[in-house]
Amino acid sequence: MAFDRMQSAGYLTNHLARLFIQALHRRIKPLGIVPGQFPVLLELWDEDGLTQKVLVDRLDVEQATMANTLTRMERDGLIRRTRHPDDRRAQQVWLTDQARALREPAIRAAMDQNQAALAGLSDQERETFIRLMQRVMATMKSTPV
Amino acid sequence: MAFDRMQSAGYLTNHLARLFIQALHRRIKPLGIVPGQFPVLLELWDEDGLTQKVLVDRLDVEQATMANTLTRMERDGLIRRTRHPDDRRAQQVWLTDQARALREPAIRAAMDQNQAALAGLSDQERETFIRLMQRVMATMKSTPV
DNA sequence: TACATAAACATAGCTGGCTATACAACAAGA
DNA sequence: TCTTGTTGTATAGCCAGCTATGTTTATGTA
Repeated sequence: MAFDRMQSAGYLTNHLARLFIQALHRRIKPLGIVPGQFPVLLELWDEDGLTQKVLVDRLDVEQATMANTLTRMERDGLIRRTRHPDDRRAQQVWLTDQARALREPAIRAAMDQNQAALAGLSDQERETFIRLMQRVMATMKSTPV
Repeated sequence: MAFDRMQSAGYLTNHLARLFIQALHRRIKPLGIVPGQFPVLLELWDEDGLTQKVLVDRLDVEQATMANTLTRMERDGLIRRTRHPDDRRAQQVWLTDQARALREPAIRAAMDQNQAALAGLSDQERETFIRLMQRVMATMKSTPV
């Protein structure tokens, strides 16, 4: 039974993800942020004061992962956390001025990285690539196991 | 400046990789192996007794990552390590009988998972998807920074 | 109202990436 | 031969994902 890594969607996806993360890491390091914080920042730049629960739901990571990421972001001065006024179990997450100021350069870095990665593809191919990934993702999320 | 995660190649790739790893993890857990061990096993099933250095070169992970993975694999009874006869710095990595026996079911699990993930695509689309990933990977590896 | 269940978050401990650094063995020259 | 640089591994420490479990607060029902 033959199995060629380079023909395996799973292997290629994983390898690609590592390359993306490394490249993004280099680009945003000067801003004082790391790749795992990026999706959280994107959500909060769009709508500040979300709860941890909402972030977990929107970003599709486990609650424990989010809790740890938020702890590091607070340590790094990117967010503050306050008790939710209507539910003392919950917390609201607020960006600091420092984090708000990073929006433009951080998004530019991510866009530049996407651009660089897809530089070898035509516009048509880029769109195909994105759509295929979206469809595979939908399949994997909908499949029960 | 708008940035839509679901249109970002980097975000989609990372998210897809997580879904693949989780799904593969569930499938191979009964075999007593975990996703990070899979590429190492693939190489050794094909050619036993490789050195750590060769594994690092072929699988494109950092040496420290490989060293830790091999330590866990030895702990789990999947490999043994011996000193290389011609170079006492180097080590050769050998599969145990247990690991050799996992070849068929493990490869079947990975193939089944790829199949399931791509179930929503036509044959043509699957091939396109794989080729596009290979090309993006080549671009990212060749780019100096 | 009391109690059981559910929900929001934190924490412990694991895998698997990474960088940086240390160390021992090898190789090549002076 | 000695010295110096290189190579192969190991280790420390970080980030970011995961499962499992604990704790506190809400909620719903007998």
